[in-house]
Amino acid sequence: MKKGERRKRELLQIAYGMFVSKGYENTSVDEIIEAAGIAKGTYYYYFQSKEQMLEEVIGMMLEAEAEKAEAVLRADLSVPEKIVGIIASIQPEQQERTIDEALHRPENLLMHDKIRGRLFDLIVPILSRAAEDGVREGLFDCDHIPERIRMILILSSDLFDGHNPYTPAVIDVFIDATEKILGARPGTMGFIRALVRAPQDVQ
Amino acid sequence: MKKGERRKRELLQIAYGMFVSKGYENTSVDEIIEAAGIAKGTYYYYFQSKEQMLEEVIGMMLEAEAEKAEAVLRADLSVPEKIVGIIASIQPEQQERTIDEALHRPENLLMHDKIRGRLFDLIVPILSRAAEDGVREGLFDCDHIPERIRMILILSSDLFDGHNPYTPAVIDVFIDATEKILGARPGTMGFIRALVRAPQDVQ
DNA sequence: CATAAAATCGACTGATAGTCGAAAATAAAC
DNA sequence: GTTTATTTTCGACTATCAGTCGATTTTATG
Repeated sequence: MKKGERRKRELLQIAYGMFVSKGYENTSVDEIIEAAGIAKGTYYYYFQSKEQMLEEVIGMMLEAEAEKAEAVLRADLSVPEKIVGIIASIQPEQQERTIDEALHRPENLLMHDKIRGRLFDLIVPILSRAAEDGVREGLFDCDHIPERIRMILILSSDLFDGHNPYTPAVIDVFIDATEKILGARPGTMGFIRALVRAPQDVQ
Repeated sequence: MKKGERRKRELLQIAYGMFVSKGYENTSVDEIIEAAGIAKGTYYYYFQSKEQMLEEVIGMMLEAEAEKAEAVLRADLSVPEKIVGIIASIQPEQQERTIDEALHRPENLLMHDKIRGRLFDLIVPILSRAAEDGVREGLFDCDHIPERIRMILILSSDLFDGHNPYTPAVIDVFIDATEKILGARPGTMGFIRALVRAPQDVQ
């Protein structure tokens, strides 16, 4: 009963590494089982399909990030600090940067899309709670917080996606849009600049 | 010299129909060549790969829509009418509704993404010119028009995508966001409601 | 020890995109 | 009109892949 769980986790870990380094579409089941040293049948004893395995790999990836984000929400920080912290917590770490690159390769569209959707469902409620604090404090002035947060995430994921390089004008307009969507005073969301510029400076 | 072009067009037409009705990923090269009555080698004489053929099919699809949109831009209409018209011109027609459905199926992510990208590059400049008229008329008040137009398109394509049903609140917030992104007076963009609701009523 | 359940094996299937060298059709040159 | 080049067509073949299945081994249970 326990051995199965361990084996499954081991397979997920191996697949995770391979998906990240070679891409999901470019990693064959045959390669996974070879790396794991198991037979085809064993693989399909644990996973119904390659795609179902991908779902589990993604779930594993997001679990940790969700916890980090919740911790930031509970911490004793100002609203802007919380927002920065939550977004930073879902940003790929240095060591995980290859994931990010991998995700933006065209052959990983499916994986990218799945992660994006699930990350949004995970992060929208958390960010919304931070934004609600902001409304109470008079920092923001708007209704329908989750819908607005979601829009901001949609924009940022598309604009700062890595595959289309963004100009300073795009950042300016994005900050302006963010402030207006949330009903914040001009300049309030300037801290976004730090979040957005950093990743590009690295490479 | 001419015969080749005709054959290629014929193949693109056949593939277009099959991609639309069955989806790109679910249409095999074998099926295409069977429908066309040609051999494998002939297919690869005209196309380097299946994906390269997809690019050409998409190009064919978008050509017509670009012309329609440009015609609307040149027409003698008010700025809001032009915007509605341009967006309507890139909306799938009744007969082409299956394309739209096909595109939103998960197995067609690649095709969806490719079309989206190329449609944006096509439509952003056209819509921007209409929006610039709007600025001149005092309807809108903002800089960096193309960037702002692009953001609005990003939002709409994600929100009203078919696969996640949108609530009235989403529409309200989207309209609000659109007005604020363009610096328009409240109510100015209410006409969006007609564009957004219509497609859903159909089904 | 015997029996049931969980885990592993690997040969096999069916489908796929893409290759290749030969053959046929067409055009150009003489 | 015949020969030579070029374009077009052919289809058998390869390689790769996800997924199946019945047999076999390992582990737990009574």
